[in-house]
Amino acid sequence: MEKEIISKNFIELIIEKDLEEGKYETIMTRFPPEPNGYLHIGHAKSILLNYGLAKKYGGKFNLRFDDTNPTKEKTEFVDSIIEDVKWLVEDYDDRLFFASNYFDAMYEAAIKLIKKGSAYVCDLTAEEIKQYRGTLTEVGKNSPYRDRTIEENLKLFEAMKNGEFEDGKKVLRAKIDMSSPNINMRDPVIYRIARMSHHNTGDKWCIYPMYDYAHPIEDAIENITHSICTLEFEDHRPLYDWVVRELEYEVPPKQIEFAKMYLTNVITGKRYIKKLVEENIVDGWDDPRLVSISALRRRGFTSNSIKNFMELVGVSKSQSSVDYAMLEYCIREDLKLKKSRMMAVLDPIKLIIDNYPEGQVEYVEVENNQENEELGKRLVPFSKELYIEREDFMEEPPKKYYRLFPGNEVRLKNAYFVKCESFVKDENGNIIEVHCTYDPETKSGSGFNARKVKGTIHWVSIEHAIGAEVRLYENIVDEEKGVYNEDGTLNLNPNSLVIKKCFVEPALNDANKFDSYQFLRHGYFCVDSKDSTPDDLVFNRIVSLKSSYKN
RNA sequence: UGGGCUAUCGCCAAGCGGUAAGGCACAGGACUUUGACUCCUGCAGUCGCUGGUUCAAAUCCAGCUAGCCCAGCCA
Repeated sequence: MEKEIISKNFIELIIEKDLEEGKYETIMTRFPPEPNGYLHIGHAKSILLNYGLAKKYGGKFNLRFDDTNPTKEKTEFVDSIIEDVKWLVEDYDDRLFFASNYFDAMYEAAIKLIKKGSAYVCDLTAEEIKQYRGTLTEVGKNSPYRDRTIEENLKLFEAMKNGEFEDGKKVLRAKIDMSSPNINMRDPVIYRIARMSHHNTGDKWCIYPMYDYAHPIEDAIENITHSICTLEFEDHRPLYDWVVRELEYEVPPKQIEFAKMYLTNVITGKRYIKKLVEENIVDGWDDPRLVSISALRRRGFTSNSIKNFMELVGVSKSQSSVDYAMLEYCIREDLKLKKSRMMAVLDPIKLIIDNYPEGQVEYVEVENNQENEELGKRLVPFSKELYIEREDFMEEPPKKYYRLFPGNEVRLKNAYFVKCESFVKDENGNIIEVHCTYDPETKSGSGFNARKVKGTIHWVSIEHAIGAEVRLYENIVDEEKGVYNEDGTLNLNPNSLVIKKCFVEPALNDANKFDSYQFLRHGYFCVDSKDSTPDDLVFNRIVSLKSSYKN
């Protein structure tokens, strides 16, 4: 797919200006997740943005776990995050870091702040700190502990580290300005006492640094030049800059904010996804109806399609909600020329070719993808009794219907013209068999052009077909009624997953796991990487084709 | 007058004082061994609103309006 990105985004402009002015030598970016859940499509934007920037400007990209709050963090999540980042960034070169490895440096930095008189130990309770902080419209007031001596602060902070105080009894605060209109600057807490076991450092520490203090230090230690985060941190930038300045880093990292990406009609809220998982409405965090990275991967999205999607979406500072159709476009576009086009009948009825010899089998040669010869050819068995799609036959066709109906002739894809002669109904009036005759002269590739047909349909030989299961995914929420009900609950779509038995070409019996195909007129399908076994093929629909047939 | 940010087509998004790129979606047409794909064509007299500066404003200035974010010892 040719993507012509004619314009640069605002972050690229900033970086180029910084480079021109000689502010930085090598560009360093990072993706700093807290390991407290699974990554979703929104994180993918941040990963790909940061990685893409580093790559574009010859710099480096770090994956750094921002693991400063052990209560929410688990190694299960760090493992899944690493897996997802590696999948998304194919040449990710293992630059893996943990904020928790910098706890010593952060502690030393705190001592430096105390010595400069820029931080103090405060004995106020959490509730009191909140009251002293003031409100959005009223300034705060100074803590009575604000003017402790440096010596006292040093002694107290060390005692905090040594576990001499109970959890929550004391905090270390930055001494900034209690009357700042920016609440983040009203002497923010930078260290807290909390006895919790850390997945990396175990019980070594009983004091843990807060995000606003830790993050700029992490960036500075890793020589991050551009620390890219989302819009809600704009108000924190003055504090970020304060920390960097007070600690006197010679090459200060710079925080840049961009707008989070939202996708229409999908659930990205952890609270909601958790509920769906817990109530077994979906089958885990990687259920293909979700937009977690692992779900998209299992569903059959390629990392390349997600990359292209992010380039298409762009980067800006205005809150936006991207149409899901754009993601679908990207995966269609990515697979179109790369994957074989196979025949699968999802809703079968029998088609019997009355004048075709009983017991005869012909192997017809088929191009795997007519638009890409490199994909080669395969042989598909053809015989007297076939399955065709129920919707490809109509007893009484509407206008402009040019598939099969009594008296009409169509092409069986890659095989012969067949003419419908009759059909059989069961006692309930349902059509169970269609009978036709074929014209041997019309075989595909024979060059026959004495007459033309308007319609071509796909088929599969009953004797040779493989039974498989297909899962057709729709949105998990009801788009028509809106995602959320008035009471805040999700408006679930009862038909978000439809499971069907279908028949596929025998070639698909050899389907490799993770592989995907275009099923003619049904869209793109992926062999389910989780549920499929060689004896039991399960296909997930990635995206359906557009259909402009209207009746 | 708490502070910060945002506002260009249904959805993204360029534009950075010289007369509204592009993509998705949508609509029409051509082509077709699937109605897909491909290819054409159409789709903002106007840039949240109101004033001002200018020969010239989406772009500069002023005032307004709307939306989002902030009062964790979360990130």
